[in-house]
Amino acid sequence: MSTSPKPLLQRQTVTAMVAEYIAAKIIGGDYPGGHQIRQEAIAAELGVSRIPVREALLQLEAEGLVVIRTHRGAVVSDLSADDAIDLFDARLLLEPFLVKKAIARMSNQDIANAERALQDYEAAIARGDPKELSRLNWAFHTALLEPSMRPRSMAVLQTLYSSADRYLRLQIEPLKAQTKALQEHRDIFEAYRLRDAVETSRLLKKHVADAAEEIVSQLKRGEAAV
Amino acid sequence: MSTSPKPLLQRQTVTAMVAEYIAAKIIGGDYPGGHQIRQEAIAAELGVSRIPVREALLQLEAEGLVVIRTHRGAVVSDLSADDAIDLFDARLLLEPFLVKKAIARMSNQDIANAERALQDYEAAIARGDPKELSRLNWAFHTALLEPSMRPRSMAVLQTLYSSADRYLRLQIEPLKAQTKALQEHRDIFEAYRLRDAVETSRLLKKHVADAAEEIVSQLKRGEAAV
DNA sequence: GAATGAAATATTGGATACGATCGCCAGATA
DNA sequence: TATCTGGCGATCGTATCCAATATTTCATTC
Repeated sequence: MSTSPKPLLQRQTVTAMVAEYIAAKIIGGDYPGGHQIRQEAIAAELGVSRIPVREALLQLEAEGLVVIRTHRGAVVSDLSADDAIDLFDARLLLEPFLVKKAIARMSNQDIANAERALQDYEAAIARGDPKELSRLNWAFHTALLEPSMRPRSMAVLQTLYSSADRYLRLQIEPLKAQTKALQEHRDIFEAYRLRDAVETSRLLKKHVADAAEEIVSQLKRGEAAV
Repeated sequence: MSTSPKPLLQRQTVTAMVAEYIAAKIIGGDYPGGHQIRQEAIAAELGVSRIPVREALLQLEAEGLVVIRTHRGAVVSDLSADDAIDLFDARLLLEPFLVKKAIARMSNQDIANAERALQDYEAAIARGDPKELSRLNWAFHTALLEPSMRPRSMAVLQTLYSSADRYLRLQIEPLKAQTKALQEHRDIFEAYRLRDAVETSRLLKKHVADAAEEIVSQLKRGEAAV
């Protein structure tokens, strides 16, 4: 999952491309919470028919980025502090649990994979493309959890992360937060490498909780301002 | 969610009906794990076009009941002991957590709702329709969690439950298990009514864990037999 | 002037038709 | 004989067209 085989000639389905397009718009903030997504408009914009747009929206609904109501179309789901708390609490339960399971069964190869993911993330900070940074950040997290062999839980985490990604953009941008996150990633990996399940889990939990707290307080300020 | 408003004139979309149809087939065991679902076949069977079938399959994929691979169609996801462990572990993390949150903010109305759900479940045992029983069992669980006001976590639990429903049928059928489950439900509700968060959480966890253990051991016997 | 109800418009849901891709197997080739 | 290539059939992915539903507009009534 983290290190996909990367087919040289990558042939995507139109539906997948549309889904990526819309997701990027939402995560990037171009479509704010509450924004109505008109199938026709997207279809015309991208020069495709409405069918792949509809199917893309269905996928995005599963990821929690939009809400679809019958005959009323898709609306970008709102971005509230309560919502963020909801998402992050669930993540805080699952991720530390999974990393313990992962450490219990991981091989040296898995450690190497995580290390590579960490290095990729590190290298990307210098370039500073937020989209890429978010992707590599998550790649590191999944690399840690991958050996747990829990595809269902991982899928759940994936959707939680997709929804939370919009929030993370608030927090991942400031340089100070980036260097803090990097240091935490390094600490987590160090404990991981030593197969210290308890410590890794603890650090990971704190890492996620800190980010969550930062984001929630930022959102609450925003909501109060409105 | 638990006590849906039950619209008098119930107008469903074709996609939703198809999704229900396929889900019932899967949960009921008519489509076993690994079974290929042909869009055309379903469409012909129900007298609809392939479009709603496709969209139904997309939803079922989000619920984890099927896996879709590009140009290769949908396959009913396998039913393994590992998979069940994966699903139930995630549930065991989320559900006790949510019930604590629920108790912290619930009203007397919420307690009444849970009590009604318990009574409905109780009444259904006599009739013994497994599909109805499964539905009401879950309705009771969601009634307990509803006051937590955590829609995202609830949605996750919903998908976990949908996937696990197939397994639960193994365990929910025997009469002995039913009476045990009912007693546990009563105990849970009693602690819930008294707003004893710790005890409710503990009982709920044990309730789910017992069911999980039963199912996993049954699956392992099955796998060993093959 | 506000509320109600009915046509008009916009938007989504679904059906049919066509094009793209995959898996299999016969036949060619080494 | 074993392997590779190319074609065939089956199945999925997408476009175009039609139907059903929701929303808006506007006339009508109290």
